[in-house]
Amino acid sequence: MKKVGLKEIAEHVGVSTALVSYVLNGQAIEKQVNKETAEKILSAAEALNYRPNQIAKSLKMRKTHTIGLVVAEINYRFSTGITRAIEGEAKKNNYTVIYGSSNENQEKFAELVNVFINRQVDGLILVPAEHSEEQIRFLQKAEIPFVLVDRNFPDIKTNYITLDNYKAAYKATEYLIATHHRRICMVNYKTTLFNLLERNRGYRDALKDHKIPFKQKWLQSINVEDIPQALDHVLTATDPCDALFFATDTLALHGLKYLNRKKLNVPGDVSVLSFDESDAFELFYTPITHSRQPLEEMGKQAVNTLLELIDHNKISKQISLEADLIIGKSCKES
Amino acid sequence: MKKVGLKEIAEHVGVSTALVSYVLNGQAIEKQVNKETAEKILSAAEALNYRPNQIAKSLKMRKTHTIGLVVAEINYRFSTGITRAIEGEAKKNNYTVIYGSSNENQEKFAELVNVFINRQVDGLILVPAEHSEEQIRFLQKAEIPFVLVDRNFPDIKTNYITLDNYKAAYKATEYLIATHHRRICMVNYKTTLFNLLERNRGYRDALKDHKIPFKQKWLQSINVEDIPQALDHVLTATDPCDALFFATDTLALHGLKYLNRKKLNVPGDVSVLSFDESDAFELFYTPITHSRQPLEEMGKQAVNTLLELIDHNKISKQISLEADLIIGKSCKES
DNA sequence: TTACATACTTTAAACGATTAAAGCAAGGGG
DNA sequence: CCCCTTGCTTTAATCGTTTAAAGTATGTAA
Repeated sequence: MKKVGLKEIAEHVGVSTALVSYVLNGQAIEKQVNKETAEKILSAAEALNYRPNQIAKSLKMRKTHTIGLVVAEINYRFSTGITRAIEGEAKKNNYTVIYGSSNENQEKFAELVNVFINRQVDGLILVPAEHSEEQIRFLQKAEIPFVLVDRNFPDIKTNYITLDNYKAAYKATEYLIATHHRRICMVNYKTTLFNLLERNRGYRDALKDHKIPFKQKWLQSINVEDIPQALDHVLTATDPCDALFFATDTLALHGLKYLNRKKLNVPGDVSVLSFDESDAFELFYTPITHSRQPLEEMGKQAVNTLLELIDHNKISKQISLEADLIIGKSCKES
Repeated sequence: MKKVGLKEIAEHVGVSTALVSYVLNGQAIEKQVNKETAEKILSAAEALNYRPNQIAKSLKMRKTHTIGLVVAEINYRFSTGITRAIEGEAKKNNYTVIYGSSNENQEKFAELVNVFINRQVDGLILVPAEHSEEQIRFLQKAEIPFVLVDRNFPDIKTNYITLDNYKAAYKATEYLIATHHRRICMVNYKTTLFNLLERNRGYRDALKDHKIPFKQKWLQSINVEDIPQALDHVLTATDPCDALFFATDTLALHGLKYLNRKKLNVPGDVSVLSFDESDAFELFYTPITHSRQPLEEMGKQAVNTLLELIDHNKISKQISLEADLIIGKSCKES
């Protein structure tokens, strides 16, 4: 089956490609194309099973109707959730999403961004990897439309959609305090990422505002493989923690696995609160109380902000969304 | 920052775009370009931060270096696994993957395939939705390179990579029999999909070969929301089943949730065996014995088969891979 | 009869790359 | 002095679209 393009249709009907293009783009009336001719063209296109070559169209129009999305790590629940939301919203607006995962690696992040730019995406939605400030600055200088999601760099002024991490963590901590926990441990990554550090700040401020003196060892800033030592440290002390606040679902997952292994009961032996929900929580014996990010909303806002940026240029949006605290049964309510 | 193309470099150096193109494509020697000129071109490209316009290149070369991937449902573990594998292998070969999910809907499947074709993907990797035979036949007639993964239609001769579902189910059932289970229930979707039906066939043949008379009610062909009734039916009978063989991880997940709700212990009250592993199994109190598909291998084979098809045309490959039975602790070994 | 509007349709130049083919200058052989 | 190489560079067509601008034919008014 040979390719059929405008030319083939034009020959078949006996007109020029221009006319075919007009008709097929719905400009038949505007361009005053003879009705019969228009009909002939339409039915020829149908009969020959014409498929416009989007590549040629993109080249001419300098518009690919494609968004590049870079997430931090495809395995995160956050990533699949936000991807889904973004794809849905993009599709509504007739955009395709091509995406890749940086695996939290700054170089891979830069590489993906470059690949997308070469493919002439109309804009980018990015969950930036740690230390990718330089790449972001480059995008600004190059005037490439982009919006950050989930993470932003406080000292670079960009468009972004994030969670109000401070508030979410504050509220979560407050909930633990209200349910009579007094020795609350926060388990977070050892990181420089602003959004994660904001969670620590929310946690600490909540303690402070409720007059609970903070102990340094309650704030565990670790890598995921160090969960066992960290939990041992805070759970077997003379004054063991009565609640574990995990700053991400991945940390919580590993934490819960460790608790299972140690046969520690949740919430009997220790209360657990998580940020976000992992699929894996579904079969844990107790529903995990967690702070839920509005992924749908984030994705929607991200796409819409980006499209505004692409179409009308030069807008500035910094959006903070609020998390919902979903009450499960993983915190003792005594 | 205005766009820099071949033209800008050419002007900057004072040569024609042809020369620039040659040098930038590593044909400097072949085309006997003056060494100094070549160097000037290269450094100009660097200095101006030249990025080739892949769209223009694709149009000219009639090659996009893009693969279209359609999965059945983004939420399946199988889908994320195979996507990951395919992306990895594609990247190794300098291909980009654009993908979409049909959500098991035949029309959405066809639509996605069309979008990809319009975008001039070089080939397709497809997990076909139920009843999409027509679309597959169309692709064959149009001579568009594609390979099916996971699912194939026995009466259409295509290239495909699947699991040997019959054998996997046979072996799994045999394991249950070997561990002294005699009333084994198979829970599968109500479907016409060949690969899923093969699992039933494997199950039944294993029973037959071990002289266990099959009872109709042991084979539950249902929709996922009917799990509760189905399990009630087979577990509360006068002669309740001693093992549940779930044909997919999704079914198993819902089954386990139901067992949790009913406070039925695994494997104390009933043994459980699953096809594939859901992330959610991680926090179940007992590791689930399951048949594991070699996703990495499938993805790799799919990409390589497709690339052969794209490059050398006209090959025919039907590949069946074997599953591994991963022994957990969800089957009583008495 | 001329002029001009109306109703269509075609021409041809883009978009940014690739690449066969042609062009040009210098040097060597006869 | 003419012709042919060799070494290097440019010209121009092409990929499949879009779209201003120009073209043509017919009808109508002055």
